[in-house]
Amino acid sequence: MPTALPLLPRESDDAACGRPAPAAALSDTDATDLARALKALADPTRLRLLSIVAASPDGEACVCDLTEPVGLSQPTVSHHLKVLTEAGFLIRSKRGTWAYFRVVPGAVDRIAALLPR
Amino acid sequence: MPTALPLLPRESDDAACGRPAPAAALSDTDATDLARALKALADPTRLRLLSIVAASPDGEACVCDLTEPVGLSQPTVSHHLKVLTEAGFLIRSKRGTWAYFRVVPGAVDRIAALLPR
DNA sequence: CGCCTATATCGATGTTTGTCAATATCGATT
DNA sequence: AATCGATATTGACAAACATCGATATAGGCG
Repeated sequence: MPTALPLLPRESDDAACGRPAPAAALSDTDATDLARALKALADPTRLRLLSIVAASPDGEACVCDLTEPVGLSQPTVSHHLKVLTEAGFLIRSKRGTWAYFRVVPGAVDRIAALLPR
Repeated sequence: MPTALPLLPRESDDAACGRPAPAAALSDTDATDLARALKALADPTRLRLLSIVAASPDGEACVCDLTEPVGLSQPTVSHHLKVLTEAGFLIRSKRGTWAYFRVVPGAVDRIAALLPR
């Protein structure tokens, strides 16, 4: 071990003019929460689903619209949509037999803003 | 398994004045690549490691400095650092017996910029 | 050389995860 | 009520993953 290295969230210099900007280290619970949200995003199918819903003309899409583009079974798509919804990235509204999904505005951005830099 | 998959990126309206901004859906390979990068981030331990390195006074930290803060065994920490390095978020430089890790500038931001909104 | 220290790799293990087929639920329509 | 169509849930299974102990590698130092 080179030096002592206390390793606690530091904020000794508030306006240091160096480039990388010294942010404080994530707390244990913050890291856990962030990881949980990122896990919901860290799947190619879910990213595609999210982007398809985001790119939909009316801002929403139903399961029947999403099954074919991703090329997976209906239960699997339903499962992924549930994961994204429970993580707060989508909202579900059922109209008749169909379930429509919309992107929660700003949800992804809020998570992205928490990433260490 | 990846079937035909039409789903072409749409760009019907380039400057629609609605609010949510209509971005094109992610391609299959883009989604896979993004998911791979996000998987590297989507772990509480790796997020903590990354943030600790980022918050380190000299912008770098060695494994011996990182083992204790995250409370895991040395092989486990070494493994997580390898994952982060192979994903392009950290760079490793060995000096003597020690391996120092630095954050790759802008790497996280580039990934964050690819997220669907 | 021989030892110590720091890090990486290996092998094993328990857990999580993505997927599907089968089935259940629930609304609409006849 | 009987049925159909869209979606959700369940159960099962294989693959991926996080973790550890043991071991290997390799640099520094006596």
